[in-house]
Amino acid sequence: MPKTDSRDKTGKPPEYLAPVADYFKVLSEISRLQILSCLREGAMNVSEIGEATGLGQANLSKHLKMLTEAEILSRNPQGVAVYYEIQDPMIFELCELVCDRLYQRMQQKAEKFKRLSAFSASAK
Amino acid sequence: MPKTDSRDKTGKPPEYLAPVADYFKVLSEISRLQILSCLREGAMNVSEIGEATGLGQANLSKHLKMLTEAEILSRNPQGVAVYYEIQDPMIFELCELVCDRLYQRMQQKAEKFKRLSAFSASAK
DNA sequence: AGTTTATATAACTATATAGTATTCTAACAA
DNA sequence: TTGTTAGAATACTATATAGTTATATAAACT
Repeated sequence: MPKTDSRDKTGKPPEYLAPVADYFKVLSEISRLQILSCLREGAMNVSEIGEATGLGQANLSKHLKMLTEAEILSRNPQGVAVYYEIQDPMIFELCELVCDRLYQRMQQKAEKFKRLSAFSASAK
Repeated sequence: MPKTDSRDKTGKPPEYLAPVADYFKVLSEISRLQILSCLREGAMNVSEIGEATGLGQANLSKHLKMLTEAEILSRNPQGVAVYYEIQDPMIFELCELVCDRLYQRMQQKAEKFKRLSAFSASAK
């Protein structure tokens, strides 16, 4: 079986899932979500992002590089400063979908707890 | 500044991004995407998933646990076998959004290449 | 030229986790 | 009971990466 094109029982080689996994991986760190969150308001340079997020300079620089290589941010040097901005707003769709779902779940659990907990006033 | 509720300049404490990051992290591994992919057709037990994906038993078991704890899969023991199935189809929405976008980008790059490459027949 | 400032890069450490080998548990069968 | 099979849990290794410190580059100003 060739390693470069192995297939599972669906006939789809799992390597083709790698770009998808990599994309999700970029969104799977708090620091990067923080960066994206503060760029919702518009372009910012590195220093500004650093102030807003509290991330260290070198660390921030690495995260910005990752986000840029994933084509989520665009990089725009202006003199000595470098401005970054959201290039693909789809990430916010993704984040909203996940956020909303997590919120739904919490609410469902709260309601279930209210209905079933022995000492609730509403458990008549 | 309290560590349990630090705030960036937006006034939003970054800890609240953790559940979102964790959710994306679950989707950021090829093996887990493989599992989800083959469960699209319906419930399967662990052995079947193992055969379909080629993942080792212990490894597979860990991934299934993660996916279940993330409430993406549901776990249903039937005798000695344990069946897993998709509990939250939202993941497929997420994957489709990402897949479609990655495809779009590839196509755009291909077109750009065609338009700009020096030796293209269509570069008249 | 030299100096300062903004960002990037390199080297390093510490932690997290994917994969594997092994052991454990529980259901069913003989 | 004993044996067998399916799945989970534990222990371990190897790799990846987040964060940090230190250094490099490059633009703007003296």
